[in-house]
Amino acid sequence: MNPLYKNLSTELENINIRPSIQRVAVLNYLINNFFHPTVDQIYKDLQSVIPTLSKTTIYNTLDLFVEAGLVKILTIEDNETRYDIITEPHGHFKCNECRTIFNFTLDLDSMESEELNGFKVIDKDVYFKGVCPKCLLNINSDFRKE
Amino acid sequence: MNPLYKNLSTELENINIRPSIQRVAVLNYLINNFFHPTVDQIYKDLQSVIPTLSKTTIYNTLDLFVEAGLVKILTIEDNETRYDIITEPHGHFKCNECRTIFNFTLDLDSMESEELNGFKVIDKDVYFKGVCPKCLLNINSDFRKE
DNA sequence: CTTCAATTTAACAATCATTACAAATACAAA
DNA sequence: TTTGTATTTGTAATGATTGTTAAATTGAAG
Repeated sequence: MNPLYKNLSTELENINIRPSIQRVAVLNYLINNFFHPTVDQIYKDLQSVIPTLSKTTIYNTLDLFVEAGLVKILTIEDNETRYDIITEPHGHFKCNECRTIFNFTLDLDSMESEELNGFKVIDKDVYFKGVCPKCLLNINSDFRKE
Repeated sequence: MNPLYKNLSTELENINIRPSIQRVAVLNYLINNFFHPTVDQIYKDLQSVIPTLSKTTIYNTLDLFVEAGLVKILTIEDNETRYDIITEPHGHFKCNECRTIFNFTLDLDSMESEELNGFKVIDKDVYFKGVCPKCLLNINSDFRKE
């Protein structure tokens, strides 16, 4: 077995998730693809690795990972659920043009409000939207052409 | 015509939206219901006012309002789109128990990151999740019963 | 290596929110 | 009133997600 996969296997075993081929593949995919993929992207890309793969399995696996606190659901856009391997807290920026989601570091701990005294805050999400540098260039050059 | 509705009509006319009965009703609903309703909630509540109302109209109207910058889509949860009348910038807290969404004031302008130099930031959203004071009480009393 | 029970996967059907579309209606200008 | 345009409605289509169930796989025990 690929030594990288071996590590992922033990990582899953440590949190009491049986390391099936599918689960290890999804975990490996998430670790190596920082672009916050949708279920469909994961499904399509992993089909070349596991031809019999079912979409339901992706959903089941991701649910399991979310439950275990390994993965976080991003709801930055209303029509597509995206998944994020949990590392340090960070903010997300989504480009309205190319739809890429970028991470950026942000001190979430310092974000507080007196109005939330008495509330138990479990989770904090910061979503920015706009246009990334690459697409800004394209938009400007399109404009020049007109 | 109700003088309140009259005001809403002119407000819509000012931004070049023809003030149909349905549109004014939706706007009125959003202004008087701060709980960030789903399409379904708006639809069900307004049926008593406009019996022939269609859900498509709610969608069309909200799309129009979003386009006009009157309303903002909240994507705090992945399976339900919620709508927010735009006032001053604020954060949102969603209670995982009762699913209510609370506003809280937050200085979004000061939230910046050097990593986003070169990015054009158009929109900022801050979503907190957890348990609201009321539900915290219920959870504690449930615990005592066991 | 076999057997058995439990877990996991895969395929398909069902659901639900949203969108697309066409016909009916309302509205404004002439 | 008539005509043309915008709006609403009802229904059908779409697409992501969930539910169900049987088959496949796994792991443990003998």
